[in-house]
Amino acid sequence: MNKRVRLIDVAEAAQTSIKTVSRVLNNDERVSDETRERVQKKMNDLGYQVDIIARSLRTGVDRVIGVVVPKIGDPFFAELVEEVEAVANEHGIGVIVGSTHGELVRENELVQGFIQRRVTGMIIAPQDADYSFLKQNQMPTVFIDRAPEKYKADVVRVDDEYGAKIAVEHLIKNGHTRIAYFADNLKVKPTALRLDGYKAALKDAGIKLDEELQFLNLEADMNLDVTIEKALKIKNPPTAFFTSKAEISINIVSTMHKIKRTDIALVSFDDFTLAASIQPSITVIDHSAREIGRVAIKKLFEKIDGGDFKPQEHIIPLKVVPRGTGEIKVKVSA
Amino acid sequence: MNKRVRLIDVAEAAQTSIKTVSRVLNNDERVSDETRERVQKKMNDLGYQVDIIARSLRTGVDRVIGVVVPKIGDPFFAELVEEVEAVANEHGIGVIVGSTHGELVRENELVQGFIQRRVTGMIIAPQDADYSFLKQNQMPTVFIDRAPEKYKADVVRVDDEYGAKIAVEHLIKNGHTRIAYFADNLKVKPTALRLDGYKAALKDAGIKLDEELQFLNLEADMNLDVTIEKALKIKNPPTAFFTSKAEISINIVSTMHKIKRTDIALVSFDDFTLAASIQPSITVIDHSAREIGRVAIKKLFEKIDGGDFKPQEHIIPLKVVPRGTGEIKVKVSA
DNA sequence: TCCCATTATGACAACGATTACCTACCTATG
DNA sequence: CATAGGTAGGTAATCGTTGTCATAATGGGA
Repeated sequence: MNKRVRLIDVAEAAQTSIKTVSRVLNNDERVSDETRERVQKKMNDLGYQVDIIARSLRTGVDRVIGVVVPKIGDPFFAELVEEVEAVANEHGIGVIVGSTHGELVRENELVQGFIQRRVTGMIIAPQDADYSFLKQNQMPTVFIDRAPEKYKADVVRVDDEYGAKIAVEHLIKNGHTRIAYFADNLKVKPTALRLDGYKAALKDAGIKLDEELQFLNLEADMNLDVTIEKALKIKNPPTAFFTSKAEISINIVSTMHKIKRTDIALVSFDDFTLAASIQPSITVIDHSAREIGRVAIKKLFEKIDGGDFKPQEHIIPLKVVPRGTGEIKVKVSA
Repeated sequence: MNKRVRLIDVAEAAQTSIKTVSRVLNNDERVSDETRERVQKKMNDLGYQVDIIARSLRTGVDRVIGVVVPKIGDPFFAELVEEVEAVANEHGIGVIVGSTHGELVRENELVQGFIQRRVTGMIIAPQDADYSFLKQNQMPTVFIDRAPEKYKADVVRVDDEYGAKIAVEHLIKNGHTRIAYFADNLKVKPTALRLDGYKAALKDAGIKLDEELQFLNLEADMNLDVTIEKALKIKNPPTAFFTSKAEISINIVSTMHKIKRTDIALVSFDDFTLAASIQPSITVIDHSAREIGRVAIKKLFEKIDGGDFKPQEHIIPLKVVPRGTGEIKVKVSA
């Protein structure tokens, strides 16, 4: 294929040195207007393009930030990445993404790979708690969603326990006392915290905890028909559902519509497309991916060009977005 | 910060040459087991990690593929990227993404940036038609969604016209003759093709085209209340809607639920979450992001390691996924 | 015994940019 | 007139790895 045009090629053409061309490229003052113009013309003529890799090697950093998420196809993380990318772009920095799919090995590989690449910084939604392999201050890093253990770092997250608590309180306020909780994998810290919030709300209201109402460790893509059927068949059945995340909520909405049980109140931890539009519409705890992304990338840039700050935790405030399913046993017709 | 461990550091520790260490690193046969073991031990002890940038400079390629999409936050592209990433990952290759947000300048910057970075390959969903700036065969590239003009390249896309045609035919088969079309920006090629398909289906069925039923160049995030109201108020109102893409469909579903008009049939070009679950559920033309992604990355790797094939067009087959709203004026209760 | 082939290893250049340092040259000032 | 200081530009080292080519040691066959 066509050979690359290098600085030296431009230098020869412009009858000057490689260094002067480099100066022009980097907008160094120390070049006379005349020379600058001549060099620039030649650059255009030859179609010169910097070699980013060579530059990165010399300068010691690759102008890219590495983002690690469980699943880029998940709209939550996709939006988060979009926000990160938008801000990074303003700084002339690219974004390289990797999905762990919940595999710890993969997560480690990704992070190691970013280090090997000398990325400018990292944003990580960790599954794995143990980040002790990362040397403190080795690389500007911001964690999202949950903090790693054994490593001091900036974290941007929502207050999961509080969010779950106000969600359940919302239901209690609307007269519900039999509230079932549908959660994904409890090994994931935020999910565990949400369960705590659920319990706390019930306890505060003096409602006795009923293990029969807790459906834990569900898979997001699992068929919940049987689970839900079971839930609705217990002696004193629930009048409201609380779900730990969007995928589960969607799954449940789907099933409920199928079995024509739209009389159950539902509050979802995440918001999701159409949650507001469907009948009955779903009350959610607003959990903005974009805001988390925005704060995370902002913090990351502070670390990158501001030097080292001491690690902080940033809690994104949560609130209930009430939407019609708060009230008890309202039969809504579509 | 801590100095990086280099090949030469390992070489010194293992009392051998830098080249031998490099051989061990790259699993070169030409190293005695004894030496290999000694070197490997030192690598571990010192915590050696390759410098990917230096390697890329030397080898001439960065083991990363560049993906350009209009909007990574769009679930369609997010899923596509997830699929691409999964396959790339198997090859030990990373994914760097950029969103154009419909800006041609940004699109060009992204592509140029990837070239400057010597990426292994590119997957591009182009907005801009003119890719003449790319030298033929300069870089393994696969286009998705639409072909660029002035550049011969592999393209993976769906047959937009055909998809729209079968969508409308589905409605016609179910007795509809007044079918409104809601479309996004017609300057985008696929959208224009879908309009062609809509027209073709009506023509084939001998139904006269009515401009009053065409609502074109809508913005995805626009409030469609007024538009829909207008649509339903014309003298001979539509009994069915056909939409050009998921965002618009979602928007419409939202409005229809709000105004309690669930008697209108709706067929959507894209599938979307909950399309199957809501009442009435929405018939869609299946347009799998994942499949497009999978085919695109597969083709890309064929180009990368297979050498140069002549550019081909890959059309992903489309089909109607019928879901309850085909029949005319069925009032569905939730 | 000698020579060629094979194996294990090493020295050195190259990839394309930036950085540290050096050299002219010109001007201003005592 | 001599010297200091500023300006424009150049030379060579460097970043960490891999490719080319050379070399030493070993073994087998003639």
